[in-house]
Amino acid sequence: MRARAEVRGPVGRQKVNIDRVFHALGDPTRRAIVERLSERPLSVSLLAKPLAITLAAVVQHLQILELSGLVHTEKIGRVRTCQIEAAGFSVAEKWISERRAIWERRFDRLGDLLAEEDEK
Amino acid sequence: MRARAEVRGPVGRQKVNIDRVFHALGDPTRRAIVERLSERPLSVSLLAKPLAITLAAVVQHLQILELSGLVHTEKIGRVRTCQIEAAGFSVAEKWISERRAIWERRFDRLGDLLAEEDEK
DNA sequence: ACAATACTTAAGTTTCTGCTTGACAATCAA
DNA sequence: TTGATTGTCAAGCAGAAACTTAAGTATTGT
Repeated sequence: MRARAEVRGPVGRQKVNIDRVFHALGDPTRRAIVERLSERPLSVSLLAKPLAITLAAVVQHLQILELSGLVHTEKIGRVRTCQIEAAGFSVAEKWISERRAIWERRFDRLGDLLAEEDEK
Repeated sequence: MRARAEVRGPVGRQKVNIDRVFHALGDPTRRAIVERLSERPLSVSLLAKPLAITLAAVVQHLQILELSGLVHTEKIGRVRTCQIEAAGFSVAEKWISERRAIWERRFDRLGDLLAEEDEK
């Protein structure tokens, strides 16, 4: 019988959440995984190959990445294929650009107040 | 005698580094600090006031934020004033947008291959 | 059917983090 | 000078995080 695609577990796709996204990106191994996946989708074992950790550890990282909405995976037959998902990235980008917007707006309002202070 | 501005320690401004930036942003308390600082510069104790942790803990977070290049601080007299620094943000934004560029380019190359697959 | 492949899961270990406490230093105000 | 304010530093601790090992399941190739 032809194996059918299956999305992980009873949970399905998790709602994206800032805490989870930044926590996920906080680990260098997970960022390395994301970097590879942005080049092309990969199976779990291919992902694991260049990493100096066990397959089990990679699987654990993938669970975190998936819950954070940075990666989507689906298992077909015995191989789980992983790929980048936009949602997590959007959340991170949005948070950063919002902060930037706020302090740049403030900068504009004040002009170069610090310089004036120094010259006094 | 008039107190003079002093940049923290013998280290001075640290070179910005992706690991440090994302690690710093990985903690929710530190993000909260960054959020407040993007509104306005604040002293350490003002920063600590709404947080349910000790001043000492806040100082520790600030050290991490400063080493990561997300925050700049300087002490004048007995009060250390903290403000957002652009460098750390740029590094984070750059990393994210580079990933996005890579997988969006790939998406373009492939067209809607998945859809074709499904229709087969 | 049998072996190999590709994960999955649980449990245990080690290392790292975030936080607290407590003692201390420097600055400012009265 | 004295006391209050503002921050600094070091030690220690509990819980979280990242790994490992070991055993198990499902799928596929021969």
